[in-house]
Parts: sequence; C-alpha cells; structure tokens
Amino acid sequence: MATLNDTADLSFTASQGKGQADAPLTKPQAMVTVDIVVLTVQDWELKVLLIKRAHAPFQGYYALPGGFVRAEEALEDAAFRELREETGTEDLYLEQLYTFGDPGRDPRGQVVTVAYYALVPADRSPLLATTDVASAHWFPISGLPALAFDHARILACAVTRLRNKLEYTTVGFELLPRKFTLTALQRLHEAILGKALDKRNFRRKILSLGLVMPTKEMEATGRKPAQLYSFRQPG
Amino acid sequence: MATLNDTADLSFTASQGKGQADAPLTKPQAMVTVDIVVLTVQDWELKVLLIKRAHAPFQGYYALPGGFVRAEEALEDAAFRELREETGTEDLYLEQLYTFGDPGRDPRGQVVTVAYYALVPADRSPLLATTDVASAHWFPISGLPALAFDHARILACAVTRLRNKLEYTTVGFELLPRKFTLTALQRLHEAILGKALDKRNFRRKILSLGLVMPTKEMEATGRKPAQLYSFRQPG
DNA sequence: CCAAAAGTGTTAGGAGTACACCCATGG
DNA sequence: CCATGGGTGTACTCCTAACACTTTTGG
Repeated sequence: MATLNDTADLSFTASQGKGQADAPLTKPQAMVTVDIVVLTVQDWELKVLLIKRAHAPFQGYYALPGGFVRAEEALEDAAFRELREETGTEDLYLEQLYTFGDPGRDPRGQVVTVAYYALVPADRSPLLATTDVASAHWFPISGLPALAFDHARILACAVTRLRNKLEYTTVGFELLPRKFTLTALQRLHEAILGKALDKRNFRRKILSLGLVMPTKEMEATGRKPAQLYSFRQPG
Repeated sequence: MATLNDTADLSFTASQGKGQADAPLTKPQAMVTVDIVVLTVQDWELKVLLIKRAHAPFQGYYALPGGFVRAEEALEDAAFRELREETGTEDLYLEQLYTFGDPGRDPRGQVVTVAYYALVPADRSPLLATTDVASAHWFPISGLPALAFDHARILACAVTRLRNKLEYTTVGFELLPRKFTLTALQRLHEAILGKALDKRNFRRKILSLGLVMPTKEMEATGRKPAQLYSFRQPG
C-alpha cells in the first residue's frame, strides 16, 4: 500500500472578482481561532507542546497553543503567527487538521477553531522549551494532564492523522534532523505508531523508496559507527 | 463594503500563553459558513449539485450550496440543515472536508467557510433535481461552469478526497442504491477514478472484502440477468 | 442466430513478514 | 574481551495485474 505522493490537489483556480455592490452582511458572526498541535519526538517518545492557561476559563489547565484569527488574515497565516509566538520559529511543517465548532466548546461563546498540527524536528525541540513562553512544556502523549476546552479531542485527532500519514507519506522526515541514522528513523516510526518494527524489513522498505541517500558522514556516538542519511531533495 | 457589526463586545484577550495583561483584540469576529459539495453518480459520471446565485456577489454564477452557521449551532448541524434545504433530505453521507478562510475569498468581508461533502445514492439523485430550489442542477465534474468564490478549489478538494477514500474505505457504497450489481459498483469506481478497471480483478477484490452479499434477486434489465448484491450490515 | 452484458481462473511479479547471526567499536 | 548497537539475506505468503472465452437472455 505504499503510495508515495500525497500532496493535496488544489490545482483548480478560483474564479476571482465580480464583487459588485455588496449587500452588507448583517449575518451571524462567530469568533474564529486557530489551535495548533505542536508535536515532536524526544527520547523516542511522541510529545506535544502545551501551555498553562493564566486566565479563565480553564485557568491553570493546560491547553494547545492558539489564538484568534485577525481581521483579513488567512487561516494558515494565523497558524504560522501563533506558531512563531509560542515556539520562536515558523520554519516547521504545518497542516490543517479539522475544524471544531460545537456550541459549548468554549464557555465564552461561539468559538469556531480551525485546528492545525505542526512537526518539530527532534534536534530543534529542546530549543523551544526555552522560549519566552515560560509556561510551555512538552508532554508525552501517554501521560497528559487534563486539557482545557475540547483540546484532548483535537490532540487525539492529530495523533491519529499523524499515524495514518506516516504510512503513506514522508511526514516522518519532518521530525528528524537533516542527517539521521536509519535506526533513528525506525525509532521515530516506532514511537509514533506505538509498536516495534522489524529492523531488516524496515531498512529494506525505506531504502527501496529511494527517498533517502547516505551521506559521507558517520555517527560516532554508538559503539559501531552508524551511517548518516539525508533526504533526497526533489530535483 | 464589509460592515462587520461589532455588537457583542466581549473584549477578548489575545494570548493563551503569555501570562501578562492582554491587549484586547480589535474585532476577533468573522462570518462562518458551511459549503457542501453534494456529489452523485448519474449515467456513470460523477456529478455535483450547483445552484445559480440570484444575488450579488457573483450573481448569475453557479455556486456550491451553503449558508451561514447560526448562533449556537454545531457546524455539522448547519451542514445537515443546508443539505435539507437544498436537497430535501438529511439522510446522506456527510463528511467535513477542509476549511477555507483566505482574505478576499468573499468580497463582502472575512468569511470563513467550513466545507463538507455529501454523497447521494444514484437512485435518489433524480429526485433532488425536482426540489423547490429551481436553480439547482447537476453538473458533470468534467464540464463545469465558472463557479463563484473559491468554489472550484473546494470542489477539486472534494473530488480528490473522494478518490483517495475510495481506495481504502467503503465510501463508494454511499453512492449506490441498496441493491446493486457488481458491474454497477465497478462502473461507479471507474466514474470516480476516471479510469477503466479489470472486471475479474475488481470482482475478486470486492468479494474478498466480504462487505457485500448476494441477494435473492436478479436484475433483469440487461440481456443476461445480473446478480443483485447488498451491503452486509454490521452485526 | 446474433447482439449485449454476465460471469469465470491462471499465472507471474512485487510487497510484506518472519526470522538469526556477524561486525565494528569503546570501555 | 565483552557489551552494545550496526548491519545483512532468505523463504513464504499474499496481493496485484495481465489476459480470453463461455453463458444467458431479448429481439
């Protein structure tokens, strides 16, 4: 079942323009937020970035980073902006996940949240813990505190999506440093899928995909030096 | 232009993270709509239900059925409500697709739309054309008119999703009558995927899945009568 | 009896899975 | 020299894909 390509086909173009005298909309409005499930792998465990809420509602609870979409701001731009505010970088894999809008999910009123998930390479995630957001911490997804709002559901949705995409795309690569050993890649997959994989089968499969190439470097940390690989750039 | 009324001033706070005094956000409200890509198969062609717009903007253009999410209404409820309004039934497969919120996608202002897609069984789709919405018509996916807003993009997104899900789920069943021949099922798959399939391989695969069972009826319309199948109910 | 669609098996290649040992190095 | 993780091959099964003829009926 290993199909490689997955990129969403957004090839059609929208017919633009034609806005004439606009009937001003006196229509129901809601608040729109983005929430971001920031995931990484540390110590071969899948972890999520959570922030302790300083204010009501759910004061003291942990929550996913997120915030309101500003006027005239694209959803994805809002997600990247929040990502930068909470993690200090925008240079991360980001993908829209699902949109949640059940009444009652936020006690302050009708809040529709567009959930995204982001992947932080393992070698960069320690940096994020030291950003200005003092109350942000990584939590292993097994072993979570109680979460604010419906964030537990959103998080579960993200983990499921990641597991599924791992099997037919190359998202896993977004969680590793630029150079990595095949064992590291395998540990990553095992951490996300939550099960052990056969070493020989895994290596054969990865190599047969032709997406990685050996570098000239070896990793000397272990006993026997391990070959470092990098992702073959498109082109 | 976009006269966003700001009646409800709830003075929200921007951050869920910074533990300091929060600058109240300007106007964190937007309009939220649902748009529904209603798909069916007629004459072994994948078709979509479009509605001719009676008012600006995009007056006279065809658009996906959709409308505003009401106060205190769940997104999915709004989608089902629109579905009933435009098609006369709610008893259809419905799945959230993606959320679009680019600034400028609606000339009237900031409108975030949560797109859904719905599947109408082939034997029920003719009924829908006769509902009260006189301007609603089925259009083959190849051979579309110019669409309002960014609806072409939303539609493309739905078709891609359907094609992908066809390969690893049973969504295809949602487009067929309760009893159907294997040839009909194959034609359906061919219509959606846009390519021919081998008859023997297709039948073997479908039967091996164990999801369908032969009924006691035959379809007499063709030359040689064909076995009618139905979906095996869970349990 | 002919046109039209229904139905049916075999083979070859590729992918996944299960499984056990030797190798290079640091301490 | 030994503990640790790196690295390798084979056999079996299963799924996929290619491929052609016979059967049943209506007209």
